[in-house]
Amino acid sequence: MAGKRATINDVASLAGVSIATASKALNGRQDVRAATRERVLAAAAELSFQPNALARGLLSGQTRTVGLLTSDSVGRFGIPVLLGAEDAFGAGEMAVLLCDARGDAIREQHHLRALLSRRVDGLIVVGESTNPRPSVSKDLPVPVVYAYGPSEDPSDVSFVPDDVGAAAMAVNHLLALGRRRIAHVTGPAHYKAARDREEGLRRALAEAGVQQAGQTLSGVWSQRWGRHAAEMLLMAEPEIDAVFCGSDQIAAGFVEAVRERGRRVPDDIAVVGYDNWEVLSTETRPALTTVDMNLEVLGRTAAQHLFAAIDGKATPGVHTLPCQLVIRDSTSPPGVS
Amino acid sequence: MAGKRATINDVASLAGVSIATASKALNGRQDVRAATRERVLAAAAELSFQPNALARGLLSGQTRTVGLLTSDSVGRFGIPVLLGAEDAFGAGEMAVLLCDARGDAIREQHHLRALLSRRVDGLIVVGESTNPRPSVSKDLPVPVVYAYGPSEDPSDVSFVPDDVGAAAMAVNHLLALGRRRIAHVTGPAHYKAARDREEGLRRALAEAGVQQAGQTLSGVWSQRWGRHAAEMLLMAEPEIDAVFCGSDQIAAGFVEAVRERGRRVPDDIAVVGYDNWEVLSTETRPALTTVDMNLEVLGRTAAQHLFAAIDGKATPGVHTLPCQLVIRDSTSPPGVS
DNA sequence: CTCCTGGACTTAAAGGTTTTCGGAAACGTA
DNA sequence: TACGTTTCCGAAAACCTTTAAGTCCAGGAG
Repeated sequence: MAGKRATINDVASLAGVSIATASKALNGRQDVRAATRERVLAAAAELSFQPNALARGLLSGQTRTVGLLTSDSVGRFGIPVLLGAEDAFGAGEMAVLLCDARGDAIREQHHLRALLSRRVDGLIVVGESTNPRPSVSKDLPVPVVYAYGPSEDPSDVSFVPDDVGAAAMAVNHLLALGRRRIAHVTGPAHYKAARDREEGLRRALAEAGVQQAGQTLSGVWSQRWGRHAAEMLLMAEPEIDAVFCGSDQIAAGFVEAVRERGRRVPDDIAVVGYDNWEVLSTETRPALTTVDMNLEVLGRTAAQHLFAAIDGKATPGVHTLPCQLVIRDSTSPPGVS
Repeated sequence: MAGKRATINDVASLAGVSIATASKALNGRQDVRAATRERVLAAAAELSFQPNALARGLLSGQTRTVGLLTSDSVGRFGIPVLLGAEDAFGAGEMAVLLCDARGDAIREQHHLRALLSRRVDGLIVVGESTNPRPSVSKDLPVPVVYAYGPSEDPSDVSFVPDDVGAAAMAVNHLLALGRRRIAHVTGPAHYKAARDREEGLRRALAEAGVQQAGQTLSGVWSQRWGRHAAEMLLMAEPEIDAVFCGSDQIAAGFVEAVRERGRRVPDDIAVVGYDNWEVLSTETRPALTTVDMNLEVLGRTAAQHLFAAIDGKATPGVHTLPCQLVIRDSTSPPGVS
């Protein structure tokens, strides 16, 4: 820990100029002779001067800092969004103030005040699920962008993955492989994600004129449930040739149970997961075809739109971003692999 | 987005007092009559006044903000540490500026400058592995605490999990169950974590006068390697009755392969994992006994010690924090479960 | 010679808050 | 009345930087 930090005053004294000249020299402005600029720069380097962002922010009204308010950082989904956002900011000169409300509205309000008091230029709110969440933006002096979990208020700016479209894409992939007895195993119905993905399935099947094999099985987002569902399904609908699972956890459990029963994936039953959670999707046997929600892209996009909003060009509404089908061995056509 | 923000000046005018009095009233200082304080507080509430932290910080030299510098947020380990730290700070009035260097020294230097320029009160550096990393603290004007990945410089303050002790604890648990043919499957030897855990195993075995079953098998941190190692081990050392795995990923693969070969866990072979990564450890069959490194506690502890360092009471050295053995069914004694 | 132009630099204000110190009023005592 | 004490409040400085406005001087044009 070194001593007191150098101010522009020290730099100016050392260079033998006024602080105004020092400031201009350091900021690359005109009106300063080359030789003088040299002297100032040398002085700054010698003192390892770093401009005080507080003073600068106080004057300019811009802190080049944004707040990242998350409801549940532990969740699988907040992190990639956060990273994408941090990535977009890091490219410039922005910094990110991170706050985790732990799903508590009081704590969220508290953090909000703290962020506002620190004069952040903008705010990203990232949800723990795609369920719409109460707006936080009423009468806020800074722009807000919602990522993953959209705001209930449609005049806010929200970015969400296109779960419906992605599910349809996944099911179309199964249909293209010639599968016609397609079942669906997913998580709790109070998750909008579960409902949206089922909706996508329904649309794709309807468009192809194919009946869903059995009822949608709603459980929880776990391997255990995936295994259990597989056992039920193999009993109740033994003729199924494909399953679309609402998450990779479910899919991982599903393929495990199928394998154990002596049925083959993908030859007998093709399986598609969701999330592309690599610790699961690439480590099952066979590796899972799955939907990647491109969450880092989503986070980055949200950050970029926050920039735009800070510059006054907001884009209200709920924007859905495309997902991507990652094809692996759990849906290989017969003969391949 | 509302209009201009209220300053203490506006509050003072509205309350009919000077800004000095307003400041005193708002900060709960003496020297202000109860009635006057009421007026000021009412005015502040009406204008929804929030003190400008920049101005305050400029004056006091304290920003009540710390920097969190991580090398690899995506990693399994940085996140809980980060959460623990955020937790410790959130309890007070601290805020966290998050920076991810993506393992790039240049970028780290860049972020460091940005944080210093923003006048953070302190810094937490969290590593992506327990391998010691270059110190960042030379001649920094603020205190630094390292979490998970310690600094190479022993005069810095570092907090790391007690891998050696935890491994010994895990192996002692196996020994207490009567197991005597204990094998070890772990990750790449260039990870200090792998070497430390093996060291713990060795100590526990030596103390009990028991020989390790076969050589330590070093591979990668994946289920695939765990399965592969299990197959090798069941061939080469068919009489083993326990395995200590260097990670839950390896252990998950291991129990899967063992189960598939028709051997029973824990009756024939007891298995202990490492990390308590719940998506794996609680979802295998049987659920894994595993080491929990208490990373959130570690993060919280690091944050608390950073506070102490900010207050001038630093505690140099590498501090190892105890881990915890979470006992589940993969090591149940015969007859139980 | 005077006036103007432009370059190079300095002065001073502004931004919002806290804090120190001094001032004023009210009251009691001599 | 003169003086001291207490209580409450206000003026102003300080934190550090940027920038608008001003100063000074040299040199060129009229």
